[in-house]
Amino acid sequence: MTNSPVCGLAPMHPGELLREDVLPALGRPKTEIARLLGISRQTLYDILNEKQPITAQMALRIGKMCGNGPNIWLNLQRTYDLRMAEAEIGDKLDAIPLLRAA
Amino acid sequence: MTNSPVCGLAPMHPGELLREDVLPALGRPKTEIARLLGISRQTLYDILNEKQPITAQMALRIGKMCGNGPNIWLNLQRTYDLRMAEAEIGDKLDAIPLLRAA
DNA sequence: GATTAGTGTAAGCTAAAACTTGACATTATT
DNA sequence: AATAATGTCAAGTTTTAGCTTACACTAATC
Repeated sequence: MTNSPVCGLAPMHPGELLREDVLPALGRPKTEIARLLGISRQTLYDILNEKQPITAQMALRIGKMCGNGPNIWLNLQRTYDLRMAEAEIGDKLDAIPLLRAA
Repeated sequence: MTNSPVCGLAPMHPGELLREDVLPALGRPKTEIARLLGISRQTLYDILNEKQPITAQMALRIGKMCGNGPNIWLNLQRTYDLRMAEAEIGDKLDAIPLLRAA
């Protein structure tokens, strides 16, 4: 499975994983986490509140700090993005035809 | 393998695949392709010239048109983004410590 | 051979996104 | 009591994704 969300149903924003599981496990003040990640405290909170996405840069940072690399975070973000994009342009998608090679 | 770039070495921008292989195989005028995708002609050219990324929305559109879904395109884009991000903040990454669970 | 359709690029615009700084009130720690 | 952490708000900056319009050129087509 290329893309395995932790829970099979509604795709989780990566901020949720960070907020609910990862940061608690690390047991350090969020202020310190932000400083160590090299990002602003506000940005960290925005991610935790699911208002900002995990970009490639963020994934590298968090992945480094947690030791599991960027991909888990980017996978979560991807399924989340796809879900959102589909909700936004789903109708326009229907209008796009399937083209066969000439 | 979660992320298999078509060529193992330098990661390819998805625009390259589209320009070199996919569009030629379809054998249709680019103007028509853009119209069918529901995007501006300029945006298509920007993607083909590797100046714009494949977003989730774009991946859905192109994936629909080609019949292989969004993931191939997002995979390519991801490896490309990671490569770029690493080049940009690689040094700052070194400063981020690995935190062990408490 | 004139007109229509496609190619490729450039310029400039808009709207949103991805951050930042700074401030504030509240709650823990020490 | 003083210091540090929490959580949120407001406002600013810079970059990005995508658009429109325009131009010069080449290919099809009537």
